[in-house]
Amino acid sequence: MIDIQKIREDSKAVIERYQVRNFNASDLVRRIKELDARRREAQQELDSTLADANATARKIGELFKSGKRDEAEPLKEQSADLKKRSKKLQEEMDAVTHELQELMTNLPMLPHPSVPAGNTEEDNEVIREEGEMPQLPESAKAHWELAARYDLIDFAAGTKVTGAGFPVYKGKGAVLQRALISFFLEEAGKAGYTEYQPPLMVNAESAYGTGQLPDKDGQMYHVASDDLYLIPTSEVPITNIFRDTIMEENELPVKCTAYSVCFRREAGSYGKDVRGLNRLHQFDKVEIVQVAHPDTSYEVLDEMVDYVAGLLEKLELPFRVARLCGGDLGFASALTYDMEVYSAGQKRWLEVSSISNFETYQAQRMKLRFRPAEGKNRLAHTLNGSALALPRVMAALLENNQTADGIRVPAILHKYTGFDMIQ
RNA sequence: GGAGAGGUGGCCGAGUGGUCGAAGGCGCACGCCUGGAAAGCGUGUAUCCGCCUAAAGCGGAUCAAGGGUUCGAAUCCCUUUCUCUCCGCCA
Repeated sequence: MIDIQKIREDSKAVIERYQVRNFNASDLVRRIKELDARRREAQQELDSTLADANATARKIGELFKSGKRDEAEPLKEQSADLKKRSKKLQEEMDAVTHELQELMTNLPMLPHPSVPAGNTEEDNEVIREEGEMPQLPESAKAHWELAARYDLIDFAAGTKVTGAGFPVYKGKGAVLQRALISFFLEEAGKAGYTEYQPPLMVNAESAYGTGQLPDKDGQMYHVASDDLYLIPTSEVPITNIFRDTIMEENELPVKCTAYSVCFRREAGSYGKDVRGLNRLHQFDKVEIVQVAHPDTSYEVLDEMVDYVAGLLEKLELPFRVARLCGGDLGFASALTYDMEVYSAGQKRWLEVSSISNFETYQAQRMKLRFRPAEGKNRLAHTLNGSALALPRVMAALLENNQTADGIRVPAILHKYTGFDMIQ
């Protein structure tokens, strides 16, 4: 949710900025402005009515105490009237507030000035490209073929046991997966992130706090009997740890990392994009989350991008970093960098990380604030990124390192896997 | 799942119808004291909204949440929810 103050101050600028997202906010903003004005009017009226009622009640109390009960009788009537009126005003105000709130949640985060305009992926701005592209023969295989050949992943078994999109990792495939998790967590620890193991299900308040609800309702698995949601990413439970808190300024930034299984319904996905490990309903991910001071949150964002780039370098994977254009930007994000690795068997770029600064979007919803040295409490900024999502990293590792003798395991992982070749 | 107890400020804890946003203590901050520290003394110490862009000031709301009784509710009633204890079940 954006700060309504921005709309009060300069609604034109707000509407203009939204155009980067191709989001026409003019009607919405106009109605918000109206409602906001009405709300404040209503509150003033309500407050003064309540003030009268309070004063009257106090007077009655005094009269009772001094034994002048009969004098209190007319005041009682007056008080009853005031009560009736304030009740009505309260209802009006609640209605307006509720509507205003609802409209506000329909506004996406304001994009950062550096966000390029545009509609689709095509308009994303590649700002960095690193690593050596693997030179493979024409006969190079996609990871699902390699997985079958070396018995690393049993897609059919997963389909039988659960359904499509729930792969079964096996043997060295399972070990490699575990090795990657250990590697990512250990690196995050070295970089100052505190490791967490969060719940894999969250309640509706948490899903609302990070913005999964109400916007992306259909994307999460919902356990109806207990009204809980399977997490689509550990961002949700981790960030919500800080919901409804006021931190001390010197506690910022808070750096958290967590490994978790992630569940996504991916309703509507189909086709070649979903082959193999490319898109799953259940996958593993190590996430990094930071709660940052608003004055330095973009430095934090850069730091996170550099950190993830470092991981990819260590894994010897060629990658590129793209700044998402307005049309591709998530609802809650002010600025997002996507990290993609080149997967040589499929000859395509695979997104393995998405690193975003949500500024106050989540903080506003979850009332995550801090106490500055001077002045009023301020909303913190929240950021997060994958570091990294496992399946596509796995896909790229398998594809890029295939040789006639088997699949080579990058040196950095040897101490976690205990083997250096998959044969 | 069954039985009982209870949710008050950063924490502990008092408060059973009026002047209670709430005693007292702890913690924390600042000041005094000290060679320095501890102790001691003093002062301050919740959040949100509005008047007002801000400070001061004023008004409103908040004692788990929602509703009710009453002129007036932290206090009485109802519902929901959470926590704790005992029993049952169980990784």
